[in-house]
Amino acid sequence: MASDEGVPSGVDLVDVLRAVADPIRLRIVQTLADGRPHGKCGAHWDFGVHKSTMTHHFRILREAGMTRTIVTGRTHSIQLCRDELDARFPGLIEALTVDCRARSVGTTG
Amino acid sequence: MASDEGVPSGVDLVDVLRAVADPIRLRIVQTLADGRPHGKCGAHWDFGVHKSTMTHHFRILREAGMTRTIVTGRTHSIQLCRDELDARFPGLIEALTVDCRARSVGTTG
DNA sequence: GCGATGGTATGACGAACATCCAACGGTAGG
DNA sequence: CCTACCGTTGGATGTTCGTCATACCATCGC
Repeated sequence: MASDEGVPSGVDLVDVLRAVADPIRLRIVQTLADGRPHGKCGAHWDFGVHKSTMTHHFRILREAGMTRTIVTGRTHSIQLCRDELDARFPGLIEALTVDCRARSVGTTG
Repeated sequence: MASDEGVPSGVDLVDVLRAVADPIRLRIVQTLADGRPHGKCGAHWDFGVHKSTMTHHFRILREAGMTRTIVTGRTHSIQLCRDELDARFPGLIEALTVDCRARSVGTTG
């Protein structure tokens, strides 16, 4: 491993794809797509799964190089690495979020 | 199985993501991204895996609603449903192929 | 220090997955 | 019809994945 060629590696497309290839994690990424940090205990994460399961999903996202965690006291916030992701895989996050964007448009008004 | 819907409405983003979240299948999709049909026994598919393994991967892609198979005599060709995919998930295929496109650009004059 | 809250680590378990191997079915050619 | 080729099907197997339950650590508030 660790084959840093001229390309800015560290994040593999397959790893990213595998990370978002899950209903819960895809939803997390879509929610995080605004680029702002979100608390891990937020009400958005009401997937009906166990607490440790969420930790697991957050870990997958993090290990895929998609998110970073900000620790503030005893609360953890998670943030999508939009800039890096957009730089490495242009249009990917947008393509992933266009699905939920389409839901917002049309339901309102 | 309701495989004769014809309409890509049954295609789920997570299914598509799960389909491409594999090195071999991602490569297949990238190769098929030109929209043209490719033979299943083509030289492109030299992944060093068993014949039946390729059949398996082709099946995953098809069941995800990403490809269709064209049978001509004893040879099968596979084709990416670009139009339907692009209509349903705008920018997704492009984002998936921008990776290999970047390799082509710059190496060739 | 004690209890409550927020999050992680570990272990277990069933389901899904990728892979191979062997056998089968359909088509082209002699 | 028989042989050769192309691709699929079914079974077997080892691995990865998603989930839960429990235990554990850190911080906040009293």
